[in-house]
Amino acid sequence: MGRKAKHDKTDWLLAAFKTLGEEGIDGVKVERIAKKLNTTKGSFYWHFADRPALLTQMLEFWEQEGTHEIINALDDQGNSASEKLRALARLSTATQIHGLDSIAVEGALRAWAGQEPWVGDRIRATERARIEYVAHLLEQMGYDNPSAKEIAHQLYLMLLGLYSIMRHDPHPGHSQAFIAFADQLADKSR
Amino acid sequence: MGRKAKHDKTDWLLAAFKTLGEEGIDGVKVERIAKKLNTTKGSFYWHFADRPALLTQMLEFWEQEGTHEIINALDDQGNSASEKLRALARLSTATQIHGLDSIAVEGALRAWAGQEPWVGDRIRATERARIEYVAHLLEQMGYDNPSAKEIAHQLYLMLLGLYSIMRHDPHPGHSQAFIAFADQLADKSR
DNA sequence: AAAATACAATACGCTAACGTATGTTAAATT
DNA sequence: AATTTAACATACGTTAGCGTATTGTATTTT
Repeated sequence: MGRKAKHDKTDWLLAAFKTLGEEGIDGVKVERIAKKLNTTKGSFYWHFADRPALLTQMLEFWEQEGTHEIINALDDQGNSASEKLRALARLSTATQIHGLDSIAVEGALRAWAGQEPWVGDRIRATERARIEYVAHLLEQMGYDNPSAKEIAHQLYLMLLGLYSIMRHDPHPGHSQAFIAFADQLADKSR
Repeated sequence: MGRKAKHDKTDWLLAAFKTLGEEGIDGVKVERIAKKLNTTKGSFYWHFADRPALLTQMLEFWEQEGTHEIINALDDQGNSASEKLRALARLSTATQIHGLDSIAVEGALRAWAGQEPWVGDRIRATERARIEYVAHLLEQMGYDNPSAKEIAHQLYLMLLGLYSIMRHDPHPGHSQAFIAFADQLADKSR
């Protein structure tokens, strides 16, 4: 009861994410994305109420697909905590979600969070959960609290730094340093 | 041969940096900064050719005042390498340059670098120099290369992560984790 | 086949920001 | 005192992007 759609919501969301990764949140303009999709604003305003609606739904999309997918993937395989940590370090620096470069997206997301408070508020929650998860892993590996919490913080800060720098300096040495740090932690606990 | 100036270049640069830290590079609009300074575009276009000129000069300003000031400050005092490292960690998380919150500025600068390639290119050079400097410190402290280089990378990534997260989550625990890491490195070499 | 529905294109008005051109004023110079 | 000039103000034209309203077209459904 209509015609075959050229695009659906997800198309718009993914195109928006691709642009976000490449150009930051300021590239995410309705008409520019429309051009990338070979269509017009007319389509956009069919699928979304307005630009804020797109931005909000991007965050919702990322919160689900981004974080939980990885954590679930790790928990499903019956690995030891230290094996999970190793895998986590590699996944978080190389994963592609729906064909998107996750490093670029995560980096641009933080940059965005720094500009608009409501974005920062949402991301903060996810961030805390991620740090908690790593702290938990470390405890299972024998690190005692509070040191587990501190190390989890350090590891996560390094990851964020990686997201930040890789956008303008995609040097493999950066990721390697991060992975080496995670591996060292895993080694120490056998 | 003129009248007394309400504002000079530096006023504009500092106001631009303040805005950069608070709102990101997108807040740095000519007319908006003019309002903050209680003046008009007329003044701006007297001191600068155009907006790109302002942005370029911001980077030049930061490259000089930002990095070299800190390194010189550390080198001038005749401290040991490990003392320098401790001081560096504290300075880089608390310094105010000309009354600006350096964490916010550095964070926004990286975000900006991720959006505009020419900015990334410039920042990359400074970034490499900083990492080199830390690696050097670590070598003086007895860490042998390549491990010194890797640790320097890790430390710097953590700092960038700190810049990134502190803009939307100004939790002191973040800085503490970073400082603790630096202090541990210093402890190990006595 | 007609009508309804789903989706897209086009045209319009509005605002923020850029940059230019020109007007205005206070201090320095003569 | 008159003039020049450094510094700012104001008015204007232009563009990009938002959002609305209207119109267009391919499928389904009846």
